[in-house]
Amino acid sequence: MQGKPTTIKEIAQILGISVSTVSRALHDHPSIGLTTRAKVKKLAAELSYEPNQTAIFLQKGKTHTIGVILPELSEAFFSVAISAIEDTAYKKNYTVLLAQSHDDEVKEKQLVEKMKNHRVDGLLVSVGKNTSSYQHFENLKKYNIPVVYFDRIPSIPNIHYVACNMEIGTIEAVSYLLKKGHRTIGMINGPQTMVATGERKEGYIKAMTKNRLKYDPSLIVSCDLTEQGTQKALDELLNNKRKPTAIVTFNDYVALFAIKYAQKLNIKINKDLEFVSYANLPLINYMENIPAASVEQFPYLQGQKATDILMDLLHHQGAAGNEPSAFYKVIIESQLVENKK
Amino acid sequence: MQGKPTTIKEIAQILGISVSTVSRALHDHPSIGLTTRAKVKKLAAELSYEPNQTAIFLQKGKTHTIGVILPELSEAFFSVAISAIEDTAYKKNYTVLLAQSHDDEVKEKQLVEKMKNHRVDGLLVSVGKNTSSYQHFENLKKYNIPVVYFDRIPSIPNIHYVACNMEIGTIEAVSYLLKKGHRTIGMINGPQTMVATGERKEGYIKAMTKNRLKYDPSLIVSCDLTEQGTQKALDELLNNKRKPTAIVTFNDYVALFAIKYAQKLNIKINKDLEFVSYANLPLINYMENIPAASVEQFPYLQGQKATDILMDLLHHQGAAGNEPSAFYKVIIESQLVENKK
DNA sequence: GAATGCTACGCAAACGTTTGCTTTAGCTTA
DNA sequence: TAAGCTAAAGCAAACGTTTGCGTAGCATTC
Repeated sequence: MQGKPTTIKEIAQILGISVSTVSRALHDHPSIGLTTRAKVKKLAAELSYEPNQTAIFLQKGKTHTIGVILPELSEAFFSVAISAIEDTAYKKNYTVLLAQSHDDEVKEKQLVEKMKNHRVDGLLVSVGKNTSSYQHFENLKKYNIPVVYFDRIPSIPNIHYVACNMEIGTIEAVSYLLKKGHRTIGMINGPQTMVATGERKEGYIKAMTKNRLKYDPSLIVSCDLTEQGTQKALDELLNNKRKPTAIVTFNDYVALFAIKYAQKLNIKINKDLEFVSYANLPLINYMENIPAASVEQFPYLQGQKATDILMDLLHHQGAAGNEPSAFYKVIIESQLVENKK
Repeated sequence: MQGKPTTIKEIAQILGISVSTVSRALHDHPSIGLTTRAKVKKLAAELSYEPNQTAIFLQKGKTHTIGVILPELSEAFFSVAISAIEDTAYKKNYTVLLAQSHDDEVKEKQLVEKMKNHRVDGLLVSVGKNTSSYQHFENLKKYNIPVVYFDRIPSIPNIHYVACNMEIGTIEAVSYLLKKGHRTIGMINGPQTMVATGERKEGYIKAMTKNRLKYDPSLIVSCDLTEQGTQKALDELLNNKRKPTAIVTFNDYVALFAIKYAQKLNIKINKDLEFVSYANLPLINYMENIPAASVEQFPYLQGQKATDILMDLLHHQGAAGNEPSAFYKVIIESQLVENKK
């Protein structure tokens, strides 16, 4: 009962039949008689036989495993996403091989190699923020390993991805503030390099023009997302000749830094100065002074969709070797949610 | 260049030598001539040969993969722990197979099966809070799959584990409050069923007696860790005939619920009522009113140590089949850290 | 009564490696 | 010159499955 697991071979030997019969019996193959089938199953159960997946993997050339590479496991957004990925993969009987790049391009490349060696059936990727070349991912096409990008997606053609469009959410956010009577709305935006920064800016401008208001560039300041950077950005906005009565911040972290700092300046949150933010982190639930609303980016949904797409790719790529002519490009519209306290 | 990956066989055929020679050449086996070795390596590089791990797994009976089962990936504590596990495993060239139980004992059992079928070399587990039987884990011993438990460990003998001892941290926490002049210290503890609840209580009592103070049982109330439960618990403490001036809460979440509620009651945090808590979540950094100090439980360290132990077990279990006579029982002492704002 | 069909099963190759043992050739040594 | 040695390489089994094909045995058909 201890030591090595039972094999199909042993069952065959004990029963005096061939391995192929045992294999087929266990899979309910029609060409196996009912009595033999029963005998095999009975013995298999007694010996608590478990198929050796590694052998099956080798035989089938499929591992029923998907690789996931993302920047930072301990970040709230990604930990929720990976949770979704695992849940979804589990339902489809896939297993998740996990790795984090720590936003290091070199490590990211090594991880791709490793995933390839492990013969994962497919890959889910959120690229590191410093990654400049995507060749290491593109190489996987040669091996018929489909890649689905999510959230942090590369700006190259012919890829599958699911991402969140910040523009709509931003329009909603700004409109929300306008509806509440604000006329001077500031924005603490992210670094110019990020795609998401541009989307937020566009949304801001569109919301203003849609409401026939003039767009004042001095009301959008960028920030490096650190606590100091946020304070500097807030100072800049508060000293603007048109002092904003509401501020849209790049994400919840920035919002909380700003709120903390504003309180120190004796500003009444959501009275003197109202905040709207992105992400809608769970920590919001535990806090007193929080943004009035957040633009939700649906990490769980993103992870789920990305996994679904990968599954679909895996099951319908029948004819191998040929690049798909169509690509999944799923955009999840961000959405403003009011934060109830 | 596209389609199927290169195999050792193809290399052998092209070079007109045998597969075994190729295999050995690639591994720098001494009995292969320098010229052949060079030729093989050259061609392997040209064809960008990558060993098929699944074949190696089958052959060696080892997968160089460790399974990780934990309750909830999206919880801060576990996401940090898994991050540590991945980092540590990566350094030792192991890969991480990830799964979450959602605190569901049935799913936990299925996951163990799955891990076994995947032939993981070892398993890292933080058990679900509803798990009552540990047989599914113990069964793995038969298959020589070592299990290392961390953080949420079962109370059974003969297991390897790393956990955090709350008692010392609690003594520190209470002592810290005593030193600050508090004499009536309340505690919002967890459910009676949890081991951690007991440890906290013990620590509390020891700290009091050490300081020659009487232990008043009415100052410790238990709570189900929800927001409502926390409010009820706080009410109870505030209505106690000896009204506490400081409170130790079961974890940061409970602390934040309590703080939020206390503020609503117009209590000045850390003035009228001081808080000390456990966990030291990162979200603390973003907040205004936070516990004065927290008992750190070192999730990263726990994950790291657990992985190290598993690695050690994997490399030194030479003689198979025999249960180890010694068990790793690593206790990380929790430690009070003051929260600087 | 021979051809046909079907049922139930076995044989053996294949998946890509690793590795113990054997073989070959060339060389040294007595 | 024959025996012995060594270096270099090949053979084949093994890891545990799956699966195409072959083949018994038996019943059916005309």
